[in-house]
Amino acid sequence: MSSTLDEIFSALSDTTRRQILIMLLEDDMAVTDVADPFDMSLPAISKHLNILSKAGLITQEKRGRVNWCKLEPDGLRHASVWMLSFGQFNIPDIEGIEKLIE
Amino acid sequence: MSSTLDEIFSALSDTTRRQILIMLLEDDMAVTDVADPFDMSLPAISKHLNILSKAGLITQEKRGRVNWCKLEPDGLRHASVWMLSFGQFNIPDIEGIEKLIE
DNA sequence: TGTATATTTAACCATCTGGTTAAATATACT
DNA sequence: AGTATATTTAACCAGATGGTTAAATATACA
Repeated sequence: MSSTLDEIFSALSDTTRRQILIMLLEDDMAVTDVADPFDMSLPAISKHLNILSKAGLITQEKRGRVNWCKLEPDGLRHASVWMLSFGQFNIPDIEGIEKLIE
Repeated sequence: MSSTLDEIFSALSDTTRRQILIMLLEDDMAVTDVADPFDMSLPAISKHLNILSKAGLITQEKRGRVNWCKLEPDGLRHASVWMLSFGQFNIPDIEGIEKLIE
C-alpha cells in the first residue's frame, strides 16, 4: 500500500495538487467542492485526485453520489523520511523544527 | 535564486536524480563520475544535472574541463518547510526525528 | 600542432502530463 | 418514471519528459 517516492514527489510537483492537499487539511471534501475554487474542469480535478490517491496522499470514499476526499495521514511519511535523511542540509535550526511540529 | 516547489518536487520525482543527490552527499563529483554507475548515456545524465541545478538542489562549477557538481545546502529548504507544514501528518514521533537529524 | 578527455548541444523519438469537451454512469429527488 | 446532481470515462490535443545517437565545443597533454 506504500506508494513509491516517484509517485509521491511527482504528485507534489503540481501546484493545483498541493493546493488541494492544503484545502483538505481543513476538512474532508466532496469532489465538486474541491473543484470549486479552481478555474479548471471537473474531469481535470478528478484526474488530480486520482494522482493524489495513487500516491497515497489522499483516500476517497464514496457515500451515495458523493465521493469524499480526505487526507491520508501517513501519505507523506515515506517522502518525509527521505527528506529528513538530508536533514543536515535542509533544516535551518532545531528551534525552527520544534516550532513547526508543535 | 529560490526555485519553485514545482521544480524542486519535480526534480525529486525521478529515482536517477535522487540517487545522484545521495551520491553527492559523500563528496563533490565530476559529471563523468556521476554518470559512471548509471546504465545511461552522458547526455542523459547531463540533462538530469541541469534539472537538479535549475531546481537549486545542486550547483556546478567548471574548473578546466571538469564540471564539478556539489549539493546545494539550502536547496531542499523550501520543500522541507512545505513538508513540515504537514507535520502533524507525516512525522512518526519526535524521537524518530531527533535520531534522523543528529 | 595534433590528439585525447570532459562535457554540452542538436535532432530525434516514444511516452507521459495536464488540460479540454462530450458522453456515460450512478445516485437522489419529485 | 423522469429529471437533476455528482462524478468518471473516453477521446483527443499540445507540450513536457526521459531517453537515444551524432556532432560540437573546450580544455589538457605530448
